Amino acid sequence: MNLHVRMFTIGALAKATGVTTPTIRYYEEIGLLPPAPRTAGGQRSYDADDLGRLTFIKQCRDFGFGIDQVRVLLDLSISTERDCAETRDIAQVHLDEVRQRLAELRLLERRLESFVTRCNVACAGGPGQDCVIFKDMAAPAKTGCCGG
Amino acid sequence: MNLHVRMFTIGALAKATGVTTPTIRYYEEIGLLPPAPRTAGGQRSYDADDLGRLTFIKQCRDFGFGIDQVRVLLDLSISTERDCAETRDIAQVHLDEVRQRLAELRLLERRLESFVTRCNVACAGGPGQDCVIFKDMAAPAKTGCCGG
DNA sequence: CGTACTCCTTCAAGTGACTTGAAGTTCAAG
DNA sequence: CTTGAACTTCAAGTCACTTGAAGGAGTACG
Repeated sequence: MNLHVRMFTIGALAKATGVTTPTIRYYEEIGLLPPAPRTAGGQRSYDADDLGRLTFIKQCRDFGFGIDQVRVLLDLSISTERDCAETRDIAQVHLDEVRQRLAELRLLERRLESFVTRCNVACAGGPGQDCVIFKDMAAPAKTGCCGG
Repeated sequence: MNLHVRMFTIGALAKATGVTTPTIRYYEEIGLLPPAPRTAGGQRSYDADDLGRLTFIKQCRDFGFGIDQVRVLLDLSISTERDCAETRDIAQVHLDEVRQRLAELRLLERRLESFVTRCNVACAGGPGQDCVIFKDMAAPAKTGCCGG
């Protein structure tokens, strides 16, 4: 066994994971990462375990999980006693949210598309005041403005 | 002409537009709405112009435009001199962003879906540690994990 | 006229998940 | 030994509000 475990600086860890250095410090501050041991000069030093943990965190964040969800997932990922179904449930809830958001964005896309197209056709180059976009904006919300 | 223009309280304006009262005060504070005239008792009072302006702002926000974009759109919506094409360009840029976000979310949806499905098939009910979700999370990001 | 009740007022702080900036220290290379 | 990048802490800024506390205004009823 090698006593010289390979250690890296916060900058190296940042490069390896794609998480910025202030964000790594922030994760330590809020307890997502354990307090890093320090070199003689007071700089943080990290090992392979930290790399694994931060990689996991980064993946979760990229999947859109919130910090508190990441906390739970970290616990679950280590536990031998707790049930995998918990993890699946968290992912399922998140998936439902993503689908909800997708539906909203798809509607939004159609509405914006309709604006741009109609502006080009109906009032291109005219004074701002007369733009068709503003006709729609000034009236109270109608949900069915463009076949959504 | 009626000298008694119909005025409403901040609460009535809130109900009419769907914007909460603290948010209306916030909009005044940041200059999206002009400072409202006050009653003898110091309460804000609003008229039909305010209703129109706030309705416009609400619509823009629902379309996902940021506050600074709403500022520009408000200017354009009043201007007789500036070109409608400016408005269309702002909407087009926003539409591009929405489409970008849609693409990301669609990928995310497929990845989450794959997790949930595989977890159900491969490790349902097992210890958290062994869940297939964590196999994916622990390794550095591979973009092509599920045909995305 | 009193009182109960809702709605209004201001101001400060909290939210999420960081980012940015200032001022100073440590480390590796030349 | 000097240069310069990378590190340190702490505070404040970001976005678009939301929440809470403490107190005043407006209105309906008896």
